[in-house]
Amino acid sequence: MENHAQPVSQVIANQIEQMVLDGALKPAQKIPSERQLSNRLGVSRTIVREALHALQGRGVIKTRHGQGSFVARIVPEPEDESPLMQLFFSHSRTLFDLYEVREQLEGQAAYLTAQRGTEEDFYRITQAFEAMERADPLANAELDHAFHKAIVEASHNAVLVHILASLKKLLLHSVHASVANLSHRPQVRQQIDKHHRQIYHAIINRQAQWAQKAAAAHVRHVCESIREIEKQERHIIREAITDTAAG
Amino acid sequence: MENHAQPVSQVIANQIEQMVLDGALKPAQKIPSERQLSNRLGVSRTIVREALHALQGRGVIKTRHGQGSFVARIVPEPEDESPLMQLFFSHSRTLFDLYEVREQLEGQAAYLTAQRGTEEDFYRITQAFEAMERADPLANAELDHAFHKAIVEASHNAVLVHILASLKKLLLHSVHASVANLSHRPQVRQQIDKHHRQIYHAIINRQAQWAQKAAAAHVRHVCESIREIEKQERHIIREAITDTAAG
DNA sequence: TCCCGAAAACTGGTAGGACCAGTGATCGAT
DNA sequence: ATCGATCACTGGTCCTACCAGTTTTCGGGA
Repeated sequence: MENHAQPVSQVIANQIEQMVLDGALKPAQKIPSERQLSNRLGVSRTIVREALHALQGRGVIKTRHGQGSFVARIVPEPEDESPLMQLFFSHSRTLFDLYEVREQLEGQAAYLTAQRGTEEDFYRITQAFEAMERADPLANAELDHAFHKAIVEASHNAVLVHILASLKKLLLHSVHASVANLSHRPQVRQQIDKHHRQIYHAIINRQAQWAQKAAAAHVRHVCESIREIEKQERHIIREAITDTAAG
Repeated sequence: MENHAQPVSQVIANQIEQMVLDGALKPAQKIPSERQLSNRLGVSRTIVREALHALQGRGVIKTRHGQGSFVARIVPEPEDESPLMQLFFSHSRTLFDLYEVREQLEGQAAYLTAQRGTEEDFYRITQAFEAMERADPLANAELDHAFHKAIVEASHNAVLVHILASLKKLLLHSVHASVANLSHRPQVRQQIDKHHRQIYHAIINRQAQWAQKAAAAHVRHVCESIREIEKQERHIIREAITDTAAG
């Protein structure tokens, strides 16, 4: 006995929206193509498209021609090289502000994960962690991201997941934060690895307080390292200029 | 030379929404049928339907099978905040996730303010605090708002200010009723006032850790009070229903 | 004449096929 | 190994047909 009280397209839209709210669909994640959904759900592509348009109207998803549909970000799309972004990051001050906020939220994510993470969550985190440990030498930034992402997503707080995803995207867009630079400095890299191990073990041992502190300390350390590097660069530039002036 | 930068369905949706905002289409007014629009606009009915679904998602129109589509929204609504954020606020399940994040951020704001607040900042905070204390009886939500705002802005972290401003703005719109209710419960109100005093004194004495804990505890308390009220309301409703059934 | 009920003429909802238009990966030639 | 064309994806648009509600119409019976 199918209740045709509301159209199928609305049912589908609500279902998908619920999945986003529950965190089953992560921010910026690609959702199946219209034709795939059409097949799996046993409805026409027309209906799927109408559902997706409704979600688009609600701001839940973002559709790009030729690419697919993606879960929307909680902060409005940065718009490539928008003047706002330029302004935002022209002052490295706001970059550090971002890091300050991130420090707090990463800490909380670690705390919550240590508290409520399931065995499945821990399995995923362990995999990410071990992959990172194995590939240590070149220190792929991807793996670093994956590790933190696994932790955040295990916090079971959809809002936290969305906000941190947005923050990270903002940080990536910033020209300053070339994390690549960090990895090339041995002592910094070593400290980062140590932090990662601390965070990991605190979480799987469900030591929430510890996990929080370790995660916060980690972000703070990264931020301060960047600050340090910037200072050094400024110094080098100044020296170069004075050299030129002297010569 | 039509730029196909954005899909036709979106163009149509925006056009119709604009007409509603301009007042060309009045609330509850019936808009032309899909087939009529299809003919007049020179596009397929499919496209018209997709546009209408988008508008439906935005809450601009309401469609009834066999009757047509009607303008729904009376309030133009600026829509300046992240739509996804609004969604998180509208579902009570994720509302608590939101509070969890806010707890952390308010805590950090208090911490930073206690640490780096200037005398001017403290003056503003003091004014807000004393105004709130004086006007205690009716417990105006505005003053509460102003007090927290003063603290956050004194944190000297632009990102934090921005995020918390967005959160609070949405909070005012969503659980406005609940907040009003909170003030009317003596013991809750008393606890809130106590928290405010703790936060205030910790900040002006530059006890950052304390300020952080007090602010976080404050938000957590508010959140749990709302949770409690919701539970009570559910209980009342259930009783009413069983009463009806019994009668 | 008036009233009722069936039919017709609307309304939106669903289906499936065909094709266009971007995007990205694949693979072949250089 | 590099570059470029091709191909297999993605969403965007159109069409045609049909189903399912709602309203109007209109004809036959009282």
